[in-house]
Amino acid sequence: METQHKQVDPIILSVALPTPLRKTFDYLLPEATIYASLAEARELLTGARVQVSFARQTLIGFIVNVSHTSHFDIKKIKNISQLIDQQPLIPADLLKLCQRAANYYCHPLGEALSTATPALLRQGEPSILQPINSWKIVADTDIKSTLKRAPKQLDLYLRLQERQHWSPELLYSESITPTQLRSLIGKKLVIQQQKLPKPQRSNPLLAQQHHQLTDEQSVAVESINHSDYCAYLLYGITGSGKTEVYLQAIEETLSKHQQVLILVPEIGLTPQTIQRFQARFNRTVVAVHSNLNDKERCEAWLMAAQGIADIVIGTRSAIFTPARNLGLIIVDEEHDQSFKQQDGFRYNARDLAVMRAQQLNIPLILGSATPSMESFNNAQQQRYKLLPLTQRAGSALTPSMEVLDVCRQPLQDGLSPPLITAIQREIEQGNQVLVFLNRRGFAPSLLCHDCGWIAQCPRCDSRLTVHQSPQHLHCHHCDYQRSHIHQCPKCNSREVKCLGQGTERCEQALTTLFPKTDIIRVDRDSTRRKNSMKNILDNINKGDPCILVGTQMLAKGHHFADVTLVVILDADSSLFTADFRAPERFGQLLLQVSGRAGRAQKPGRVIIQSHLSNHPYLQNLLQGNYSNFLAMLEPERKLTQLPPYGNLALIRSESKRPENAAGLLNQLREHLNQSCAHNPQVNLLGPLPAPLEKRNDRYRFQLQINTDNRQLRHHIAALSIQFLDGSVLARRVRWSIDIDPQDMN
DNA sequence: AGCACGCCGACT
DNA sequence: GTCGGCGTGCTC
Repeated sequence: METQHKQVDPIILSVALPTPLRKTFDYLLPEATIYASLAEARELLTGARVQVSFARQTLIGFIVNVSHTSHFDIKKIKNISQLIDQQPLIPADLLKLCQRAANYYCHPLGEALSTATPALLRQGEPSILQPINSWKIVADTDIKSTLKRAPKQLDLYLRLQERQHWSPELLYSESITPTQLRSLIGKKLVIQQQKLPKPQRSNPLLAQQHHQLTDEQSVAVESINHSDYCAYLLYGITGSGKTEVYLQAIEETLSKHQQVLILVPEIGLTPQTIQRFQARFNRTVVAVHSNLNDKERCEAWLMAAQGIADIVIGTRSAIFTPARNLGLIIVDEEHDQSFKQQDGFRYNARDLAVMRAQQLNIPLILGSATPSMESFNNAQQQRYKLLPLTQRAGSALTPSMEVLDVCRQPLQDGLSPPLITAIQREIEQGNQVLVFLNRRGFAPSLLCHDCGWIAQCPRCDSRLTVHQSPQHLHCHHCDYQRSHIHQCPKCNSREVKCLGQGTERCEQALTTLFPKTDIIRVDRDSTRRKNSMKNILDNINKGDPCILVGTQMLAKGHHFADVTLVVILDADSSLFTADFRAPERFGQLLLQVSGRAGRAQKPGRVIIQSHLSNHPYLQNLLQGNYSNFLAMLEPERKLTQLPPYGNLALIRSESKRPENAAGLLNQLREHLNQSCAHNPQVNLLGPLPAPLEKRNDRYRFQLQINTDNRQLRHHIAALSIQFLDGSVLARRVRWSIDIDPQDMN
């Protein structure tokens, strides 16, 4: 039936735009007649992109609602300038997740949708998968003579020969760049083809066989219910084989023709990780990592959206990857801080994973050897199902841990004599040693020995870190850099000394002590160049005796089969941080680092250097029972009503003028005092200066909201935003609200 | 946020 | 005389 003779009601689109304004904007759709009904229009338009004029700019936004009415004056509503998609780009379930997330984190929906979408799509690129390249090897029986003048090319050819066809992902996982193939393509030894990505459903055969499961692993695998929502906390000590449990759960999901989404910490997404999943399943694995360019990122997103990718593995932002038929979400190392975005849209991907799994009614696995107190508590409260793995799989032995009391010991660049002896012994036996020191640079401060002057950052309330190669002073908070200072600017003395230890200094000291041994430093500075991390890891995995010196980077996710001794140099510094989560983090880090030792046949040993060898936290951790450690932290959290026993929100402000930053929060505090006066459930703390009051020439303050009730916190957060949005002072102050803050700085 | 408008100070 | 500092208003 034709409907065009009827007077059609105008179609009004609510559009979420990338602006900090916390509302949607209504526009008219001129070609309303092409839709048979409002329901059909809604179906085809919700989640589609539109281009609109907005104030004096042209923006691209997402349609989030379709109706015949508007709260806005209908005469003032503009037409959209262009409808970009003929069908939703953001599928309904993902849109709903973004809406719930925007609401929970009190963030404008338009900006939330922007973080959920690859840059190219945000800019209006058509949502079409471009044909992708693949490479086919041309057989040459006499390749050795064909390429006898080109050993590198021959080498590459022989590597490529192992598989006949190569996809971009496969090349990436083998660290081959398409550019490297150019010469082989020129010689017609490799043919580059273009084809549309196509699902590889045909062959579910596993390339690799299952491992023999331990009893605990079997119990875990069998407990996972694949037909309904449930959050599982897979609590497995390092080496207990969490990955094997993931793999078997994934296999089950794939066999039902459903997709799997795997979130890993920022640092954990290496070619090896990707390869592991590719080797096990003959399926399309798509990785979303920070080295992707805009085009690759867009491609991965679309492949997942169209159901071409069976497995999506990515970091934080991958939680927003669309999927046609998602059947399982896995969050590996769920305690890791990198799942929380620290600026802009401050979401926690782990918590959104729970939300998404709930919404889709699918299982979710949160895995960690050292779960966060939040997740552990959720398991205790039966909100999550606990799947413990307490035994190391295979023959690997649990490392022994000991504290080395360094009080009154003569320290050589932070190393005590017994420690040096211990390192020496391991090296002599042909083993590898890992020295963990969570400070990069040469020394954390520069001090005048004559007058006590200390090199400060001119922009921050912090000290400058001394770096040796190249020699300069560097602020790790604002990136300020300057040349080294050899003469005290206050008293002109030349007795300027480096104070404290960083990884560079430790590396130098060890080089002097063990001149014949390879010392390999692993920190942000030594791995800055592309591929240098991979080179370092390859070098370590050769298994030759060496000493690794490094920061956090070494603690996470890597397997060093030949490391038999792990040394923690500066245990004390992390014990005294203001953040209430510092002890929890310390415990997690300590156990994660120790988990690097003795993973293969060789037994591992962990030595913790400390001036506080009797500290109860340390003593507790020595027993190697993380649950006991968490139990020890519980009472204080309960008493202070901090997470997981309370709900936090943090309102931050910063300005070049301290009185503005503090003033705004003072006004807010007063406002809140009035509107939720004397509510004993609400605890307001502050405004207080932030732990680093001045940073990058801005003065920072914060107001902490703590309640025993989530709804109440949301209510107060909403009140605060309402106040701040209407405040004139707020125009001159940068402010932000952080729901469930992870880092209180 | 972006962008434009409007109003005062020190420069070619 | 103008260039440009930033205060203020607006966005369907």
